[in-house]
Amino acid sequence: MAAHAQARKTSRRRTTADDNPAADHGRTRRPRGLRTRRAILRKAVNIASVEGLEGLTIGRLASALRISKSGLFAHFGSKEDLQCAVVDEAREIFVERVVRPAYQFQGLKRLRALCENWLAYGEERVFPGGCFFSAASLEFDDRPGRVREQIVGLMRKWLGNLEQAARDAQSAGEILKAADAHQLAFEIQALAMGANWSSRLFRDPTVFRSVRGAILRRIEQVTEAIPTR
Amino acid sequence: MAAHAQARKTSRRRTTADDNPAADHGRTRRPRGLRTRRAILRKAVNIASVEGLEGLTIGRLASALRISKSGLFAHFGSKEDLQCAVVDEAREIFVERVVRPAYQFQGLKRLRALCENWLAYGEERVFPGGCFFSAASLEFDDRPGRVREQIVGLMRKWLGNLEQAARDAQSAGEILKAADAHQLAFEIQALAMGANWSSRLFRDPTVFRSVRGAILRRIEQVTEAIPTR
DNA sequence: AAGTAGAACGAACGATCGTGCTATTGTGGA
DNA sequence: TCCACAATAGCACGATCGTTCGTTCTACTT
Repeated sequence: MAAHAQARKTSRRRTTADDNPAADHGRTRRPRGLRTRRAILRKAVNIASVEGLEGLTIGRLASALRISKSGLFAHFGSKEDLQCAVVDEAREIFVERVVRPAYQFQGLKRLRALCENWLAYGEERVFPGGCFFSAASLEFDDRPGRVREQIVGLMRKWLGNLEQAARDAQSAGEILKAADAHQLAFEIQALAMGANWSSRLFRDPTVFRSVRGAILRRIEQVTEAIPTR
Repeated sequence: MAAHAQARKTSRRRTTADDNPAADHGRTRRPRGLRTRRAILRKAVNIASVEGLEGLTIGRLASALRISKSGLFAHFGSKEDLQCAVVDEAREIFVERVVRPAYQFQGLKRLRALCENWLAYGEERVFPGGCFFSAASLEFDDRPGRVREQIVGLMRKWLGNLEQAARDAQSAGEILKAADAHQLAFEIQALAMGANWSSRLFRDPTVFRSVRGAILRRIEQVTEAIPTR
């Protein structure tokens, strides 16, 4: 019961390039073990997308990488730190795959690209266990802590991206002014998560086709009667 | 590695009233420990809706009920059996709360009642951790086994209920014949799960209001232009 | 009142969990 | 070339996991 507090005692490591500025004068001079860290996180993300963030175990992860448990553990101060790092690694992959490519477009085109990229991201199994964040959201929605807060932040930001793209499209006159951008963003997200859910649970990848149609129709509702083609 | 086969060896119990017919001549003459079993499952469903079906632990469950671990364990042959029983208990609650009350109506009214009851079920926190099946679906979509199959079956049946109600409404002329009942059912389910997701992750119960509107609008799309009011 | 079957218990098992120490290895800068 | 230190390994810890076993308690039948 007691004796559970104070755990972040020996969080050594991570004193490499941040508090010692001007040490990294080259370009990709990453201090050796950062490569290992990335390799760990790469594998960890894949495992976690299948087994869940809590089901991801340090022992299993270490043996999957043929690395000692303690050697792996030293890269992170605690399991919670590891989970946070895993979430952030997943975020990076997601941004690179879904968000960034859409930002070469503006307004309605950007909104459509965000949707299209998300569907491709789901369909192509970027994470072997399906959408990492859908799973993590539902796993951690009742678990207070830093991991939960991080996921909440990411999801807010993602929904904000969708909503802002819709608003920009409104400003550009591509979407009806009367439309509710917040609501539109939510419904798109719900349909996308539904696609992920159905494809994973029923092992039916064809659902992405019909959800693509559903999302496009939903967008059409707020663009129709606007002559801007 | 080896020595993992044969586990269902001592599955004693469950030889109470089934293979010995005519033993239960009274009415509620439930053989003593069935009451305990129900009490266990009741608590287990609540814990599992928060911690997940895998996070539900026999030890924690036992101590939450002030019961010995082994005494509890004897009611089920294995953890997998327990999980299956928990899923079925949740199904019973769900059916009683959402499905059954809607079946006093027909066609479009039934469809609307299914949606309305689901939203109330989510909003009123029938399970303290939110929709049990949303969480269980995403937790087990990558875990082969009996639990997964059971969840898949339940979800198919639920979607089938929605779809059939829509079809009946079509036969009754309440919904456009051209509408895709299967697609409609899916989109309703996606929106509902989205409501659950958002309400749990963002701790925002007001989302049920807007999702209610979204579902009603979606249904209106396939009913409008039909004079049957 | 004795007999009996089922329900619950206590203790223990091997495994694995997250975490902490200490020692060994490897490597980049002098 | 050697040194300092980062990176990794080894080992052990207390706790808890699912599971098993033998015993005790309870309640019903005869």
